[in-house]
Amino acid sequence: MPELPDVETFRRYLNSTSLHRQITDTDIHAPRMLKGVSASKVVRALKGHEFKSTCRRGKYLFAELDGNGWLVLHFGMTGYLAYAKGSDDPPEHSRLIIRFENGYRLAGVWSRRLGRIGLSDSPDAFIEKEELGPDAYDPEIPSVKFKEMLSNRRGSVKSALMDQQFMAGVGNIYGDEILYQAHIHPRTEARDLSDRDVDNLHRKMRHVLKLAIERQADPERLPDSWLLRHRNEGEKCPACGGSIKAEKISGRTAYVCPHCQPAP
DNA sequence: ACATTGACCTGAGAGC
DNA sequence: TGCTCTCAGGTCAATG
Repeated sequence: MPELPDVETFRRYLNSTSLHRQITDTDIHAPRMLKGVSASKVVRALKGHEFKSTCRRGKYLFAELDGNGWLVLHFGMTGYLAYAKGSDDPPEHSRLIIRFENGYRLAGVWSRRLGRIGLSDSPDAFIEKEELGPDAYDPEIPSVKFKEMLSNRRGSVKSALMDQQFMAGVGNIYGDEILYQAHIHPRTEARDLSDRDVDNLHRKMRHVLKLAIERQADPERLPDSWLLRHRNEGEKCPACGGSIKAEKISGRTAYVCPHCQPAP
């Protein structure tokens, strides 16, 4: 599930619950989710320290430890954070539990083990190593840059939007949503987009991400006019009443309104 | 350089 | 009810 708006919501959640509290202990049960570090190294980096700040790039969340680098989290398809009293049973599939001196704990919960827990010297170092593109919600991507990025690309516009090295944060759901709202078919070749399409796509991308963040990425709180409330083959398009179609595009199921998003 | 496929994981839902 | 099959919003590697 977690795409940019979800991860931004987790980041704010971490900020409002877990900053500036001493970490008394940490448990990790996450085989294969640790890449390049051991569980004991992560435990050592956390224990006795506190989170000073957070930041995010795409779908990655970074939490700064006082004088000890950064904790890096990726939520895969099912991950989330849960802060509660230490006496409460942590949710099933809690693979990371960080206990604080106030008796509370922050759990990282992943039902599937698709996700990542790691350490990095700095977000920039991590971003460079992973070659992550600019954050999709970064207002510093001017439309000129956005246009240039797309016009130099082969392949479909949807695979461009979902390519984390091209631009970080957009996944299958929000990719479909942005294209739906921009009235662009996901299979359209990126470099065939007109200037007007690209401007529109850029505007819609910002609009979708902004509102989704405001609504804490909770689908129930997003407008009924959005495609993501209607991701089912044969459902009615909220704009034109036509029938929503499912199509495989770059290996993922894309939902499209063939009337609002004419095929290229 | 791109798309496609399967693998990695587990759970939910459909269909029998 | 219980079984089996398919699919899921993420990424990665291998192949065409």
